[in-house]
Amino acid sequence: MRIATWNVNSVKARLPHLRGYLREEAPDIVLLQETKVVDEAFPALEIEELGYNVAVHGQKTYNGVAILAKRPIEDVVRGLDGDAADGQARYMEGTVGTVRVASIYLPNGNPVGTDKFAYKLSWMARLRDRVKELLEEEETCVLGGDYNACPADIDVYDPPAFADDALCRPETRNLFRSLVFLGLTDAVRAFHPEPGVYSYWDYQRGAWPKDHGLRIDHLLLTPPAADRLRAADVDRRPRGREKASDHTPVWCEIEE
DNA sequence: ATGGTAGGAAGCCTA
Repeated sequence: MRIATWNVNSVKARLPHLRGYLREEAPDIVLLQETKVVDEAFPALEIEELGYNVAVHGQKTYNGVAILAKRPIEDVVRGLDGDAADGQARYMEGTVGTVRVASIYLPNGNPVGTDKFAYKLSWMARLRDRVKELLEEEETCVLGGDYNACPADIDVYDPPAFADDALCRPETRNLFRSLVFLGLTDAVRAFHPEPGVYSYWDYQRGAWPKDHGLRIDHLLLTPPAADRLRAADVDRRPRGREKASDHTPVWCEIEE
């Protein structure tokens, strides 16, 4: 089965592109981020008519995640434990067949030195706590999303320019590494160790035509899922279209 | 050249 993750930067603005992607690529599961819509206003019918089930966790204006799947989505959990006061819609889980998936929109954290950066780091620690539980349960789990973290300099078109950015700071990379070192496999990295495998290009300064990208969208797999991993890659095509999201889909193939 | 663009909201914030 193929599982994709895509930060669509508004599901309403991207609905024609999203529908085209579902029709042409037809992944079994799609994890969405930055849907930017309350649950009641999510365009569920337009997606269901293409043969997908829909589970959503949204809010007004900002954030918002969703899971789309051809098969039923069961045992949906919304939100991340560890901070009862956190009202931002950035995390959800669901089970599709034998695979538990999570759709993750990790805080950006810029500018560094503000409460936004502190929120990012504490959010990453909460995610790590949740991943520990999933590993202890020996779940076949695919954690996909916009991690707002470049794991290494090879994931950045201009490392010196991003040295002090929240996406590349040592604190961010240390927490990302501590997450992966629990025993997760970075699916795209496993198949593409080379530099320049980007998933995001800024709207500004002609970043896309100049290939000034970052790799910040990831699929992290628990060992039972990694055992079944057969392929993974970035699909650059959607980023090149008119009215594109600034992110492009990342996918992996898991043996049934 | 401390800029630039996109989206949603509402006359700015987030990215």
